[in-house]
Amino acid sequence: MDARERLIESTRELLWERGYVGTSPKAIQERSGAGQGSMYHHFRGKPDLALAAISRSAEDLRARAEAELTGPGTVVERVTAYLRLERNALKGCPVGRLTEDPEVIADPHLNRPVEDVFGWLTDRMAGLLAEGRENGELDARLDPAATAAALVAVLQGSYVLARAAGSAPVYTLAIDGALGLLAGHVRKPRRVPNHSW
Amino acid sequence: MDARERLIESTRELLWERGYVGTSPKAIQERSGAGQGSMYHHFRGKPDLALAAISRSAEDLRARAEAELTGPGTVVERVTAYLRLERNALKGCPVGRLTEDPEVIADPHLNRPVEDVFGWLTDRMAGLLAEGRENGELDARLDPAATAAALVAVLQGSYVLARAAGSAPVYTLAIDGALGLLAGHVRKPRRVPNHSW
DNA sequence: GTCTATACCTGGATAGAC
DNA sequence: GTCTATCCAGGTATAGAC
Repeated sequence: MDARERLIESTRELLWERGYVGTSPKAIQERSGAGQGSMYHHFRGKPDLALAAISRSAEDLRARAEAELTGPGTVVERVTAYLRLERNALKGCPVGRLTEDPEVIADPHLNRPVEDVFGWLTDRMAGLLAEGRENGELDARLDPAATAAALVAVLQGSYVLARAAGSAPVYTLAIDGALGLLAGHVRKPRRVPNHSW
Repeated sequence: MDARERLIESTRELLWERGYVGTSPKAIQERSGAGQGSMYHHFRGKPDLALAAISRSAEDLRARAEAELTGPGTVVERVTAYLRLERNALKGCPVGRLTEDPEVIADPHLNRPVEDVFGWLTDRMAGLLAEGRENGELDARLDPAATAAALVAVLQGSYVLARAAGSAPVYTLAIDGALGLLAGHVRKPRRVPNHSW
């Protein structure tokens, strides 16, 4: 891995652990093993490097979500799979975390990937729920957009509760609660056509 | 308001806006109108002052929640009232925000009020949901503890989505989604005895 | 109780040598 | 591409005068 790459990855870790304000160029240099000169050769400064790191983390989130939400299974199965994805509850969400960073939110460039990926995720989930409603899998009274927002919010809020409690199981408990709420709106456990012939 | 009081209130505001790492003693002094000497007379330093501010914000949160969750109305009405409480979606939660602050989470003294208030809130909500289950208002299959955790998580996560989008309505949308999910588990719109004779 | 002076460290960045 | 030297502002705190 070359210096540029190590700088981005180290910045991603530090942004995850300490946020934008809490991350100094010096800390990035130490973690990446790159020197002062190297860092300012590859990037114009802290915001520039942070943008590269944030963009990559957002893209990661998008790709992982897409992998679970596309593919086989009923709508509820896919949503469940995504909500239950293995996550490090106590570390929090590397992207959601950035919304608490005043300097990120205030800078349109830095905030852009954050805004985009959560917008995409909510829409993607809403589309999936709408699909479930149309095929009769889900209660017709369920509003896809609102429900999708609620489910994504649970994901983000569960990190908050787990971190406050210093307890990873709290994360899982909240996710289970959300799935329990969703379960009440499942109409028929729709069979998916089996294409393995 | 005396200097000590102004220092605490200014610190609360700054912690809300910028978090612990992002808040400097100098900024606190400027906002409160108190000088360097005054601040270090009343408090041993930044952590000491922050503890006073955090404790007060946590107590505030507790009191506002208790006010909505106690009182008249069915369980669902009370939960709904609390979820729909007027909140400044774009500013985020003054307490939940602190869970993203590494220095707060790492310091047991600073984290204590945060941990306690979210623990209390989740338990309080769980007790209420259990009450609703017992009196037949809510579906018996709903797990009170998990559902409570999910509802509190939605509250916290909705801030994240709203801040990411720079849009307060996103907050409301997610809350509506959660209430919609809960609605599917309401059995009978239980009449509450009217004591106004 | 509050003020001013002082101290030392870190944050974020530039300049020029290699 | 990377290194070292250097810079200035700000963060956090102490000391002692008033």
